[in-house]
Amino acid sequence: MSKKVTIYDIAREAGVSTATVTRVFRHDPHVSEATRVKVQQIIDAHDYTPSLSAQNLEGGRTRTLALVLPVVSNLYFNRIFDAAYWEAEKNGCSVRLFQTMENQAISPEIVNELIRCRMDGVLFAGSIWSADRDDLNVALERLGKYMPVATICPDDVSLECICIQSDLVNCSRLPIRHLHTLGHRRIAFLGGSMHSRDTSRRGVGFLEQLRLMDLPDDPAYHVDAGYDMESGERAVLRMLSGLDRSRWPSAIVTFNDLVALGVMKQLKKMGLKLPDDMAIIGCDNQFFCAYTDPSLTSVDLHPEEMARSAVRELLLARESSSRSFAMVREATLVVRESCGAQLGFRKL
Amino acid sequence: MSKKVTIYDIAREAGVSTATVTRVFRHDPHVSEATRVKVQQIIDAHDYTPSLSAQNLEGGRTRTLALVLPVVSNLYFNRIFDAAYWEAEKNGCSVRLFQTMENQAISPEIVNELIRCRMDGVLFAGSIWSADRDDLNVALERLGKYMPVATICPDDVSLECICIQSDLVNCSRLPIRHLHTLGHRRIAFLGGSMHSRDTSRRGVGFLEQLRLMDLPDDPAYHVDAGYDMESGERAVLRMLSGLDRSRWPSAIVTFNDLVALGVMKQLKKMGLKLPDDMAIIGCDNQFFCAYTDPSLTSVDLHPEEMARSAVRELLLARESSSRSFAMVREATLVVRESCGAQLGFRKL
DNA sequence: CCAGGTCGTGAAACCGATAACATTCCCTAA
DNA sequence: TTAGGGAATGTTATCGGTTTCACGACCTGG
Repeated sequence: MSKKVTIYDIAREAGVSTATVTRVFRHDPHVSEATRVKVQQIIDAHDYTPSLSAQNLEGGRTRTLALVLPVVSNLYFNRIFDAAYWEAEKNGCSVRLFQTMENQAISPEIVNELIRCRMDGVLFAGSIWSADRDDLNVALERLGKYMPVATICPDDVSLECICIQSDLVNCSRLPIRHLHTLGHRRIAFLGGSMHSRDTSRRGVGFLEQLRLMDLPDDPAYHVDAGYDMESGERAVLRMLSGLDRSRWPSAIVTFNDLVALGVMKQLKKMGLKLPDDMAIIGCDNQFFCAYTDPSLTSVDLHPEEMARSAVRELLLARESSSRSFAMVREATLVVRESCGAQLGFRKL
Repeated sequence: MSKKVTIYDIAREAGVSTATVTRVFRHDPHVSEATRVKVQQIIDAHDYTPSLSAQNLEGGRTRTLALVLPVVSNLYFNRIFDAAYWEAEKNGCSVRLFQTMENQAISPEIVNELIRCRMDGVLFAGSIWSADRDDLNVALERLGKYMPVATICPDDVSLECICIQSDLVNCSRLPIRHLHTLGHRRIAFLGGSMHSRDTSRRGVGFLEQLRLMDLPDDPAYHVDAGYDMESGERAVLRMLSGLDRSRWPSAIVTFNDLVALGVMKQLKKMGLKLPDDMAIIGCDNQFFCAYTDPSLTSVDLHPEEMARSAVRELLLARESSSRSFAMVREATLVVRESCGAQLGFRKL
């Protein structure tokens, strides 16, 4: 690597002070044309660019937001990251990603790291779903002393931060109502892990909806099914093989589209015709939903919009000192073939 | 935000010099136990963490690698990012992502930004596929003056950097050979855009393989099909409707699994049974391949391994001054239902 | 008894920028 | 003629650390 050229080198060679070099860079009008040209030439000749580290140190900010989530390779978080990235970019900021893996609690190590990096703000997505509420609030409060904090989370209980909530009410209500309209009465929920606040809230919301519509809330219709395809396959097999065929549900709602993918594979393996023998509704409206066979009806929580809102609020919070804030982006249902909507009403 | 506490605050309060505080932090043995304890107490009491910006400035390095790619939400790049992230993490480094979108050339702006950030190394994946070779080498050479450069790219022509090559030879050979073994003779390729070096090389490689095996290399069997599902749908429709049914291929190889998804949807819409009426082989071995109907045979280029190798070599290159390096990770074929392997040999 | 070494610690330079403040120069109006 | 003002530029403190080097205290061996 070649010796790095600094602002001092430029200043010396141009016969001016470093202040003037900075002015040229900043397009400060208080520089004579002659000086500007001369300095610019030296800058160009040396391919000089001011060091970001030095600027950060001097400026006391990094123009970088942290995004903490379990894994980016998960499609849902993927979309959050992408949206946050561009929203930050639009505002001259960058996003630094922290992956916590299966560890869904917010560890002291990661808090330390965030502080060390002097981020301009931090957005938590998913990585706090299973954290103990008290631990979580302690961690958020500590972080809050150093930077604005935002979360994309399922909680309706307000945390001490910018809180962008998933619309879990409609996430349960929309598919059930739609299936009900289509004539379904026995509806099952295959979802997540009961260790996660998100999932358990979804499970609770699901049961509430069933009762609200006077539908059977058989506990056998509510199975712990993880988050991925393999889990979906196993869960649906477990559920159905434990039930007399007469008690089988006529429709299944899943925690997400990956689980739905597994469920569909397993059902086909069992010789069922979809959606005639079983209706399916997933969640997240992933890119592949239009390309499954049958195409998959799915709830869209609009993670991109939540991420963009969170980033905007974080950037705003750098200036103002408003600490707390909450909003919900309403979920929507995207109807495709897997729920049997095309088949019209029917009695089961 | 609370006033930031610096090393000076700690030093003053502990009645020592900043040098000693640093020593305590670094677990330098040349500190008396009494001093160590006293300083550590003050550090803990104030929740002090040294500023990364200051450390970076002083140290002259950032312990951060740049990863430049078109979009992370693309599943292929997604996996590259994830693998690079953990490999860097394992070595005490972080990865900063730069997305170039559709702009596959390497712009001077991004080069400037990389230099400004004083990255410890940069890995290009995909974002350079369509760049003009000369422009590319100029940019890489300029960057090379500041940091080690690596690429994950389809080129067999050695670039002036660490060059991790995709195994495009086998990427063409494996599916064709497999299909040939199964009895297929008329094999089509739906792939990418001819503006990309990667795609055009794959197209060329495909034709070469066909000729090598004495199979018809009808130009009608080679269609520009973009990179996503919609493109796949349209491309296969365009290809088949332009051909008399007697000249239809019996198998289709696609640029990637997304295109394959679109192709399968379109073929089903046309009433074909898969894989009986048409065999399909995709590329990338994405997570959903086992869950399509029929499940999708696919080539795996092992992007994760390539990313990990690239990161390792970049980190190594920080120390040594070895500039150029090349390696290939051999591609493999993952056989599932869509190619009809289960159906045994047949004559078409 | 003293040269020489080790240990713990502090002073100060340095990393590469920015920005507040100071200075110089020149022009204009009283 | 000169005070005053503005434009162009320089001086210097500062951001928050790390590191080199020097120094004093204490110990040890000749």
